[in-house]
Amino acid sequence: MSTNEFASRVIQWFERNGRHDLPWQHPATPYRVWISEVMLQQTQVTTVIPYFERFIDRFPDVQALARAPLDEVLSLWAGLGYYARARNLHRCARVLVDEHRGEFPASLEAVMALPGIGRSTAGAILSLSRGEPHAILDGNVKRVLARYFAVPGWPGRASVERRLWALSESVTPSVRAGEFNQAMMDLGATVCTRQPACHACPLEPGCQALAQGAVGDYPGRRPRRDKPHRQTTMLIIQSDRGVLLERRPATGIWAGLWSLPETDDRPARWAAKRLGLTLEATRAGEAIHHQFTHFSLAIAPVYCRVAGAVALRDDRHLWYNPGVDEPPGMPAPVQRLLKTLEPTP
DNA sequence: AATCCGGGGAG
DNA sequence: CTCCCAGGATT
Repeated sequence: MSTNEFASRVIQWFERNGRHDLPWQHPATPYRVWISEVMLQQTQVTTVIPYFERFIDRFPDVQALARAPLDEVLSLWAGLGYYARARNLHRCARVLVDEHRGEFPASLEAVMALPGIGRSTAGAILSLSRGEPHAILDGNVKRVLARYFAVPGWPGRASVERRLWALSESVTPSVRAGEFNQAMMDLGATVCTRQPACHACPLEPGCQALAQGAVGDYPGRRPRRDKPHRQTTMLIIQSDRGVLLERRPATGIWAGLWSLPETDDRPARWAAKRLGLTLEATRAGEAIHHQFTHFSLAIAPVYCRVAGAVALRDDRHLWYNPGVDEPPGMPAPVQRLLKTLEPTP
């Protein structure tokens, strides 16, 4: 099957069977495509859609995003994970406004130079919004290409990824590249899935993995490793003003988000030493478990109470009253822990 | 080149 | 439970 036929088949399939009603397709401006692409990095479409709607509603254009405080961006991002994406998004908006008149640059290289935008995202922005002929290589495209060309090995390995990039460039047409790229992603998301519907695939005739009877072997799996278990204690300290939150460091897990204080010390000692607060009562709660890609975390909550409306002078801490205050950006397990709390009168 | 970064959905 | 997902930055 020639390259031209490869693209023709994929685009023809797309016209009848592709997704044409995703929120970022109407209109598919560079700004909206950019936001959607970043949200879709390691997050699935159905999860992203409500986040995208809220985000665009609050930040309709790059100027609005650039003007906003980072904390507000993070709060709209909370729950999506990979919070460096939100920081980069915010930084990138400011670079675009300050150095590019609020517009995306014309060249692939210049777009790739922006914070949080790599080769695939840059190619997606320029092709999906402007129809420019750049290849992409996301998880869907990797799967389609690895199967069609029977590329062995785990795509996380540099040598395998290089091959896939070369193949993606070789099949990407110089006209209608935006439709082609959207079509490849749709094909990977709806047909060339873990249990693929090969009978419905426009590439069935030339697919090498299918010819081998080994579609399930492609792409190669990530090498296995065992997940370590970690454990921590979080303090749920309640006063008349609400629950005490602590801002996490700017780097590492949950960077910059508002979380619960963690300590291995006794809660009363920690509160006295760190905040000058006197705890009246403490009670251990039932642990919850949170799964990361590389480890699992058991969180043991300790419920504490302090008297009165206690002032905090430290800007790394705040009182948060669930159901009353606007929620700041909090990690998912913290949101889960606080969901059961009643608003403080 | 390998590792890190969150969370949810599917099987 | 395991695996995977519209990746990029960092080391």
